[in-house]
Parts: sequence; structure tokens; C-alpha cells
Amino acid sequence: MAKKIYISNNIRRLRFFANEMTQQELAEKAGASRQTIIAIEAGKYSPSLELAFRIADAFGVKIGEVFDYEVRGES
Amino acid sequence: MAKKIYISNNIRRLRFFANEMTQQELAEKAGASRQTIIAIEAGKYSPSLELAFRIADAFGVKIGEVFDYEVRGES
DNA sequence: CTTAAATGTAAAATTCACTTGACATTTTGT
DNA sequence: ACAAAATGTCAAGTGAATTTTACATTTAAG
Repeated sequence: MAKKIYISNNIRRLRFFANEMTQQELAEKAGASRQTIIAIEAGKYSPSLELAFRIADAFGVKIGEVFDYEVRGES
Repeated sequence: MAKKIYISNNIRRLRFFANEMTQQELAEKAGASRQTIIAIEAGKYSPSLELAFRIADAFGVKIGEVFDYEVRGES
């Protein structure tokens, strides 16, 4: 049984607490395009592990503080 | 300046401590193919964030206990 | 030694993260 | 109201992660 996972993120919140860091700024700090940040923040898709680490690094927090996951459906 | 990241993992160790869990078993628990596990464990590429979470979940640990990252080169 | 299980490697195909570019909408400041 | 900045959306293209299949090598057990 596939054990599907749902990933959510706190990017909006973290940007807010980081002195309202702009998506553009975050994109530059994390080394990604602005569109990528928008899509991830909006939950359209989840990033690669590498980009996830770079985003966490941009905020100076651990990866678990940026992304949460939830397991639904079980064996 | 690009801020490159290097990702490493503890999958071998975790499999060992998890009663020598087989790559096949881990693949099934994490919902991935055996080859994917082999490639990730060997560091050939890093997984998606989703698979990273599923692997951590298979071991019952946090994602940071499976994958480490290191920042090299800086501004 | 022989067999089976576990691990590794390689190639082709598919999916999806990510980029670039361009334009639309919303928000903020003056 | 106007301009500028921030945010959002769409589409096409590239590249990397993942799968499938198939075979080779190593390890463990009888």
C-alpha cells in the first residue's frame, strides 16, 4: 500500500519573520528562480532535497522547520 | 556566488542498525525501486524531498538523521 | 563447491523539478 | 491617481530523478 505522503511548507511564515524577505531575495539566496520559489511556496510541487536544504539554509533553520510531511493511508 | 551544496547520507549505517535491513526491504518500505535506493545510498544523486521523507520514515528517524548537507564556496 | 540472496551496473524511457521569458494582477508608496 | 515593486500564471524546453528490464558480481549458507 503506497503510503502516500503530503508535504507542506512554512515558507510564507519564514519570509514574514525574516523581515518580510521577498520571494526574489529568497530565490537569489537559495540559488533558484523566482518562479520556482512561488511554485514551491504555493505547494504546486515539492523541491529536490538539495533545493530544500538551500532554502532552509537561506533562513538559517533546519529543513524540518521549513517542510512538514504527513503520511496518509497505511499498511 | 552559487553556494554549492554537497549532500551525504547515512543509509548504510541506518540499514545496519535496523537489523541489517535489506535494500530491497527499504525500497519497498519507502515506495521506491531497489535501483533508486542503491543509487542514493551510493551518492550518485540525491532524492526528491518526498522520497527523502519516506526513507526517513522507513527508519523512523528525522530527515536530518538520514541526510547531511555541507555548503562549500561562499560570499 | 554450489545455490540462492543481496548487491551492483547499465541502458532506455518516463516523469517532474527547474529555468527562461513574457505578461497579468495585486500591493505599496508618493 | 500613478508608478514601481511584488506576486502570480502560462508555456516551452532542459536536465535530473526514478522506473523497468536485464545481467554481472559479491556474500552467506548448505
